Amino acid sequence: VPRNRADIARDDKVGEIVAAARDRLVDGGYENLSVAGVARDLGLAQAAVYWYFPSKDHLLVAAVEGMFHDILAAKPPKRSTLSSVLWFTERLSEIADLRRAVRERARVSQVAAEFDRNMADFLRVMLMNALSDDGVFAPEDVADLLMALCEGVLVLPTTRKRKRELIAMGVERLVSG
Amino acid sequence: VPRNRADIARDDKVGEIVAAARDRLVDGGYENLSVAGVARDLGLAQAAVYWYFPSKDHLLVAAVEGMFHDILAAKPPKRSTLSSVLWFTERLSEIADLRRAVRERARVSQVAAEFDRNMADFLRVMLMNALSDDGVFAPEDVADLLMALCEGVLVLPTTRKRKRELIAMGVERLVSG
DNA sequence: ACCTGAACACCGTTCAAGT
DNA sequence: ACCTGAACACCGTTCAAGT
Repeated sequence: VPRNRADIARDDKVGEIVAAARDRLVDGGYENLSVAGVARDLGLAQAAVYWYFPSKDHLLVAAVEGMFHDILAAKPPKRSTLSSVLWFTERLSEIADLRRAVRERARVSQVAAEFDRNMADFLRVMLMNALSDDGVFAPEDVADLLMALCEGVLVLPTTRKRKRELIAMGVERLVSG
Repeated sequence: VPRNRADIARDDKVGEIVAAARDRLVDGGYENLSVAGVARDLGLAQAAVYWYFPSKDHLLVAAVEGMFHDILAAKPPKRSTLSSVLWFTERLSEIADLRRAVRERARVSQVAAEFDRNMADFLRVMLMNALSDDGVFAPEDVADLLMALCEGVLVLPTTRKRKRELIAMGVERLVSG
């Protein structure tokens, strides 16, 4: 929460940098994100970025965090349980590449590791809420199984149509009355 | 298949380079793999590696391919269907990090993308064979669902014990008579 | 407090030149 | 055929120095 003009100006600058980072992630993914590149885009010296972000990983996390919340801001059209899970999987697939990059960095980076866990926890809560909105009592077991189903299907080398089929079959078998 | 002495010598050299790359992957993962580092380990000039591998991605694929086959060479102890799937998931988790790295590179690299698909196809066949050895008739749907279950559970931020529980419940619900 | 310039220690890849 | 040396164009990070 910014208190004075200095803090507000700082947040603006942080916002600019994160926006530039997001632009680079949107076209080109993680391997297109570089501190040097972001600085270039903003007409800054390379070292200037480090005044606001202590490392490239901190910048990565900030950028992905923004995209993550934007993507999941919309509410599911809650009709059937199946449609909720399909919607959820669709959102998941939009950020799958960036989540993979974050997880890759999590092997080495503290911030990335923590953010990776936070994303997973958040997604789990989202899925459970979607289910309870559908009137489905979802114990933790079912929630975890559905979560695994969504994540796992995304990773398979198949068509989107086939993935939807698998989700449908999985939901039918995993969600008991 | 080597034909003459020159080809054999070449394969030996390729083997040395791949072995050095594997060593680096084993401790440190993908971010510890560098063409420069491998060359240093072998006392070669950096450019020498490029006589055998046209790019870092080709070297990565060769190294991971070796580890992949070594890990999956052992046969499952085939008792129950559940134990087969648990065994399969255990193997999967051993190469999960490297598969993630390969998939990350697949976004840009031709060889990495092709190898990533080959791994997935191979794993799918392995799982189906394990199931049929157990006397379980596994139609493609069940195989894909189990595959997704294994991959998805690996990605969840839980303990190994909990993962095994989820696999057990998933197998019970997904494998119908 | 914010930013620059320059350096450091790395990369992947290419290429002329050697044997 | 195989390898070296050197270059090119990049990195992430640090730090003294400026305002």
